[in-house]
Amino acid sequence: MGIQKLASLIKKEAPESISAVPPRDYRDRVLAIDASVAIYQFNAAIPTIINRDGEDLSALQGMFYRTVYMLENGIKPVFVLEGPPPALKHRKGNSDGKSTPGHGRRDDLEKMLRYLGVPYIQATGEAEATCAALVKHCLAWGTVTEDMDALPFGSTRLIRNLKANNLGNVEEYNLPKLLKLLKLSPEQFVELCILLGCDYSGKIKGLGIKKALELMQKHGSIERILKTIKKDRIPADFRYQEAKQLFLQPSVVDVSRVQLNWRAPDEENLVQFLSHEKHLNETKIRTKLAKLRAIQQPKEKKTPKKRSAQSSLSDPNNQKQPKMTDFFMAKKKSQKQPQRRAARLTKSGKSMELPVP
DNA sequence: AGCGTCC
DNA sequence: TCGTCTGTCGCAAGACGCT
DNA sequence: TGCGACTGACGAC
Repeated sequence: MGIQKLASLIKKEAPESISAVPPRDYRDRVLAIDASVAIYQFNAAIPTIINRDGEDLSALQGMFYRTVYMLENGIKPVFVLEGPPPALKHRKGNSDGKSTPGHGRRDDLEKMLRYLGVPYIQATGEAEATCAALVKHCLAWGTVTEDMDALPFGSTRLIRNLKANNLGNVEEYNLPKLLKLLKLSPEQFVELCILLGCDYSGKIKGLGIKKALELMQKHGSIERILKTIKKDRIPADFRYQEAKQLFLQPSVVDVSRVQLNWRAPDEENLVQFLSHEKHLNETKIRTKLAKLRAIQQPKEKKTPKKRSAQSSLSDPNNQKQPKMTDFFMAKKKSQKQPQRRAARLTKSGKSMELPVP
């Protein structure tokens, strides 16, 4: 869901903020993956794969191949798992009670990621918000998602269309560039997104892409725009201030406690889990892993232990880079409690981090 | 590149 | 009158590997 | 299932 109209607005009004990037350009970069959107994508993709135990393997299989594809390209993915949504969120259909889709799958995904040597983070709220926080704090280069919400959450880069099968380029949305082209402040941009229609608030009918942008550029805030609009056009559930807060100060993981580590895949456990337990074809899994190993082997002699970030030099593609100032900052100092927990988890597989309220 | 299969 | 919003319809959607 | 393209409807100027 998210803000559907935002993508078309950008394509029409500020296409220069989108660039086509070959996946290889993300080599050695950390990308934050919104796991829930990806899982949903795989579940929605029709050919449902059912194993002999009646389990739907579409998402697990899809995530496996896509993740390996990223690793083959030298990308360092970190998966962000969705937390509980804000109370204000309008969801359609989904009443409380039963199926939290992907709940049983979540354990499977976590297990696979651990064996793959890929870190993941349990978000405290919307996954997009935590992805954006990682990017803002330079723990990740960009957010990989189809959900445009990552932009109003403040992810400086949003990467769409990153798929294993895709031989073409991905779409990279650059937030600073976008703001400049639209002539909006970050706050105004969030308000624009609310006008376009988000999950947290009702919407004023009759305001679409063109009008919303024009009004925001002219008046500078929703508050002032509302004065120019007849009251009967404003719906009762137009709670733009609350929505704004949810975008500007969302519940996110404490990034200073995040430690990201990547390790070589544990092939035997992967085969045990994916093939013997979940009944995915063993030959295919092994072939894929062997290919990945062949790619990784000659390159990296040692997996870098800490030091998650990126070398941001070079690259004529993105000459425009917001400040890389606060760079290492965050980590290094989290040595207390997370350490113990991280160590424990690392033993069995991968690193991760868990917040405490 | 197109198309059938994945379980 | 023109431009923009909104509703409806149709299709393709994920990835692999063999041909 | 949801999205993009096409169309009709509606409001702004």
